[in-house]
Amino acid sequence: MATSTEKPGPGEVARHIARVAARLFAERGYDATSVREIVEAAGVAKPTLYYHFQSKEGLAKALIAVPLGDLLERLKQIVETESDPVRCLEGVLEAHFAFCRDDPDRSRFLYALLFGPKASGLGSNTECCKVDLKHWTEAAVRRCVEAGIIPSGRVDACMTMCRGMIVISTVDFLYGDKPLGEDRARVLVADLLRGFDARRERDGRDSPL
Amino acid sequence: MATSTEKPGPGEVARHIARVAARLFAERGYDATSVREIVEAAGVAKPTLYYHFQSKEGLAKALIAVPLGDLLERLKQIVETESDPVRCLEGVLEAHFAFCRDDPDRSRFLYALLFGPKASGLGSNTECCKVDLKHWTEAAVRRCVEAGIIPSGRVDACMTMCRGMIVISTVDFLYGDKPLGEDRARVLVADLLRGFDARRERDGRDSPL
DNA sequence: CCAACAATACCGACCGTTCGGTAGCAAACC
DNA sequence: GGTTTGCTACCGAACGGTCGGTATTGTTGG
Repeated sequence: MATSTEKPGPGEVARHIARVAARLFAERGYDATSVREIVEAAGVAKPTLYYHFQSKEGLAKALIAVPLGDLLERLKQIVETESDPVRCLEGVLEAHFAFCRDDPDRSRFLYALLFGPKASGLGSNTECCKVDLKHWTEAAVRRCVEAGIIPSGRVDACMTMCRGMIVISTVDFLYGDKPLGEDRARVLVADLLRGFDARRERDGRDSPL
Repeated sequence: MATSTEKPGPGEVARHIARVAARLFAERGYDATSVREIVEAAGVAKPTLYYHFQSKEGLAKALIAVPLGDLLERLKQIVETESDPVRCLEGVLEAHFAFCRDDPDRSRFLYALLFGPKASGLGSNTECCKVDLKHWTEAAVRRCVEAGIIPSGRVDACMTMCRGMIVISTVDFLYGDKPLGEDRARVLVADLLRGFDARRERDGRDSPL
């Protein structure tokens, strides 16, 4: 393997192939990236890729299935264990942001799938995950409704805002070189709750937050 | 041409090919859609497509360049002629929504490009448009800042919210069968300015809006 | 006469995948 | 202790197919 001078440990070749594939899928897209390009960039032969992943599609699925499952588990844990509703909503946003910081190339690849065509080979795989991701965001918003922080008639509007904050913050981080600091979630939720009307603020009547 | 019983007028074959291509690009993605599939679905011969569009890439660019140019012109017009700052921001959102209502397939294709890989064949074409789209949104937000409606220190946060509202509303319309009524922009801007903190509202001190 | 189409065939390049194989190593057997 | 066997992890070469695109020849309505 051209890029390592030591004998790799068990599974390291597979992980190396996966990392290179994530980067190329993020840069060019799944369909526009050939197996030839992946194996050349990884410094292995084609049969090696097929030995580990069975197919090109199997490789792509391996890249996203496990991490997405982990994210969903994390979101479920936050919604079900955080007792303060506002912190719960902050935690959901932060879990998304941590997912992106953890592996930006994987996140670029995943975002392209989430916003791309549904009939493509990989499109249907992300559909159920998208529903689940939305579900946990809504669960966090409903925690705030139950606590009387957000009016019950404004769940859909609040959902739109929250999902929008997640998407734009991550896209600006992935493609726009904007930072995604660990206080970002807290600041955004505070902004959301308090609104942007400066005329109200001049009355000196801010939110109790 | 298999799909029309009348002889088409001048340019109609080109428009027909373009519509069919937009639908297939929206459904499957640009790279996963072959020229053979496009001409078969359109009921024309391959040389006909090349007669009108020079290349597959030329066809794809034709699908988005003119409409995007029109959208940018429309946004510029709104920001430069609407005198009320809040209506200006509403107008910017509504222009995006009208663009989506006008041709959902083209919008699905465009959104996949905007959120997809930058190094792909079409990725670089949307980069400068994305910058321009963002510019006009920011211009509308700054109109509100100049009018004292939004605090000057919160432009970035407000931008994130506005872009998020645009993206989620259009994605829900394109893929989620949510409505995108003509009052949607007004309602979202009102929601944004007023915030979501119900505890504040119980004090009976809403925004003057 | 020519723009705007068509059918048919074909091109070089590349696609995802499989074939038939080798190298290194550990365990079992004599 | 040496040989044989079996396994894992890789390989070069090639398969059967599709890709985007072009060439040739033809038709037809304005």
